[in-house]
Amino acid sequence: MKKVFALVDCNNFYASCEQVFAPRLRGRPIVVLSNNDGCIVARSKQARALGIGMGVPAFEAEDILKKHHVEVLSSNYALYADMSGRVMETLSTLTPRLEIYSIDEAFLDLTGMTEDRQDYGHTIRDRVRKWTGLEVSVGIGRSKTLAKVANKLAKRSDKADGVLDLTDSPWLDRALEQIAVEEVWGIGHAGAKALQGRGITTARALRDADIAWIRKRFGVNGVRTVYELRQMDCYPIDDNPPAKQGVTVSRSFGQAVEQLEPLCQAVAAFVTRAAEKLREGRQAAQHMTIFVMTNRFSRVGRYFNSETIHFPRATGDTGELLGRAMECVRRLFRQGCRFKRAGVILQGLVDENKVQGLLFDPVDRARSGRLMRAIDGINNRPDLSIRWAAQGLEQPSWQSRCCRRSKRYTTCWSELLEVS
DNA sequence: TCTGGGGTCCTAGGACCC
DNA sequence: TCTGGGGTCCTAGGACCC
Repeated sequence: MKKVFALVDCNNFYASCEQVFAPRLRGRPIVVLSNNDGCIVARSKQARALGIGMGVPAFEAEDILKKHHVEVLSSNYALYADMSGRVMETLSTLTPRLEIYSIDEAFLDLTGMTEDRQDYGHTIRDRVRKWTGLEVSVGIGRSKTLAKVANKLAKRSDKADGVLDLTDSPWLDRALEQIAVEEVWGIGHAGAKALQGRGITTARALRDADIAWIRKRFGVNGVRTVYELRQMDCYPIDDNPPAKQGVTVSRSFGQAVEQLEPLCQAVAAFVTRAAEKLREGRQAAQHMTIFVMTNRFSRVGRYFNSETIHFPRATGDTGELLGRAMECVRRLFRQGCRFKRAGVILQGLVDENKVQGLLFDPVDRARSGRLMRAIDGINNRPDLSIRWAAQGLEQPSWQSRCCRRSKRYTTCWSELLEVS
């Protein structure tokens, strides 16, 4: 049977989450900044209309933000993650096969559906709006790539009213002509340049491109993208995502760090968080990479270094990871460097119940497992938390900037929305 | 002065094996 | 002077996604 895919995507997701809980922000130009208040990562419709770019450093946009009294917010991932969960839960009531593709997007398998697809798209929109307060757009097509195309056009056209079905549509050629080649899912900056050099500037031209040349220049993924534009689905719905291959935690510092002590504390905080994420996925890691770096945009005094530890037995024990991580930081530290960022990468992840044991293991693994469960249990309670001494006790000097963050309305009892 | 963070997959090349 | 063929595994780097 020929497949049908829908892509449901939240409009201006981070900005919209903020507007749901702050009515005074609705209808206004607002932007949300990345971690450390660095770049603009989300814009409301009104901010977009002012010509404020995506991914632009906040300091570069300062003039335009001030001039138009744009509301500027730090990112609030606790809020966005919770709102994302609500959207996905809502969608799961509308389809048996749902692939959560990103924080604000999901693919739905509509193959074999007898209902009118356009109507169904509106049902999705109405229910998500009613249950979460968020607006979504729905694009429908014979492949994921075409569902993406349809979704883009659904957002762009007022007439579509947020839903566009390109399945067997007589307008498909016209639709593909309206999508620039760099907007096609899977075509990045480098690929777009090469295609444009060959005169391929629209999705339609890409669909009709010579497949042998595509194979040579872009490999198998390029071929898949072209086939998908030709209505042959190459990427199935994956509603049972495979286990993670790696866990990364890294942050830019609010202020440069020049001493060993705060650098150790920062890395300790990142390792602690990474280990928590690891255990949330019931996994253990075989390798750990610690990296430290100075400002990557600075011309002078640049330094990047990293070190990788291989564990003889995969571990998810925060204490064990921390001990080795602190040794790394001491070796990586350089006097006189202004560190701006550091992080940890855990790789070689395995199911925590299928870890290859050691014949002579110096660590009591059962005891370590009980300790981690106890710590995680305590930290999952809203009123309690315990931390590792390596993270330090004082307010950290390296903490990322986020002075304009809204409240965690949906995940923190002390920050509930107040109505007067 | 100020410039995010977390992922996945593919490919080429080297090391090593018989 | 001549110097095979086929395979696996690992890693680094690039490209892409949101």
